[in-house]
Amino acid sequence: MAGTGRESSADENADFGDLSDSEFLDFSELGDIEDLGSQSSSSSGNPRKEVDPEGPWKRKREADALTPMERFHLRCLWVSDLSTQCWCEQQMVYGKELPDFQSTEKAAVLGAGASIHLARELELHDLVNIHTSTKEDIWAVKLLNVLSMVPILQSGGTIREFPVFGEVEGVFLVGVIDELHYTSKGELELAELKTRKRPMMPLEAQKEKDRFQVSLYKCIFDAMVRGQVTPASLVHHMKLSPELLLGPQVQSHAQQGGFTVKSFGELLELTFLSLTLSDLPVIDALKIEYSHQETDTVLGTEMVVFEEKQVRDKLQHHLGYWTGLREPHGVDVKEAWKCQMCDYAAICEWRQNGGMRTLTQEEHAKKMTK
DNA sequence: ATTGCTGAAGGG
Repeated sequence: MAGTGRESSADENADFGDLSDSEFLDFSELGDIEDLGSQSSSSSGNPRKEVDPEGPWKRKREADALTPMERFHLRCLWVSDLSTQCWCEQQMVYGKELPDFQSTEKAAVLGAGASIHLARELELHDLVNIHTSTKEDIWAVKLLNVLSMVPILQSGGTIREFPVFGEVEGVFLVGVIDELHYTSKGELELAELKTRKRPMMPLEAQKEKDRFQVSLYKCIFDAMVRGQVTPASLVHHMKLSPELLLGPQVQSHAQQGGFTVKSFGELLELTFLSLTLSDLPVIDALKIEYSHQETDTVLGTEMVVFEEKQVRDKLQHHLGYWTGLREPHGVDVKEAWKCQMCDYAAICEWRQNGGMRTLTQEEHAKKMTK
């Protein structure tokens, strides 16, 4: 089911190249959006955005008028972006602006984590590549993954890479839950695996970011099973066309799963019914497991207490940047240590403009008035 | 379309 590979990234999956597109796997993802892939990867380090046919003035003015959601052409936000934002908002912004900037060391650690996650996913299901040619097809594959996993969950099984999506605090969020299973007490538990380069538990700042991430997953998942994520909401936010016919590979994959659908809207309605009529519980427990990449040793486990008010307040604060209510902020001076391992430290405006100094001045001023 | 455009997470 939950597919990952695009055809164009087959080299990354070379280790698993012998896996069969078996019947197990009910559905999987994705297609060959080759033009997209080559667009983003061909600009190796050299931004084409410096070309400025309109001249700098106009462009600058336009950029100022746009919210970041508009400027980055976003219809939704990713949970992973919000959790990166929790680490350092300014760094997250640089990541969006200069995506090819990151160091190879960092990429290697991320890659190691990604391949461990892929191996675990493959323990539970195979992946199948499905050709997609429209955004409706891409969403259809996601919906088919949901449709294939709901019955497993309903019968007490374990699932990995469950797609979640829905409006929270006015913005459409999209993410993928690592694992859902039931505990011995019969509680539905979300399990998030975090692999680490060094064999030690993370600092508090890292844990806080991870807690925020899994808490967001719970918000979205719960909204989905409660029927609060409606077909109309998805269609509206993602600007999809329900009447559009699904591509042949998507239709045939749906058929293999027992769903006869022709249009995107039919599949969407079916998924909504499955989510809301299967009597799935909301998530009862949130668990994060930290493990050492090289030795696969568990370093420790954190149970997260879900505090809805705090999570929603924090989300609202983060969204303030995205919706243009406020400028991006870098880290506070207390957390300047984060800059030591940041790929953007050398070009960071927050640091250059003394954003941290400004903060301490503000704090100082506060003190004086007391 | 004076526009179009998006795999999420990956770890510190």
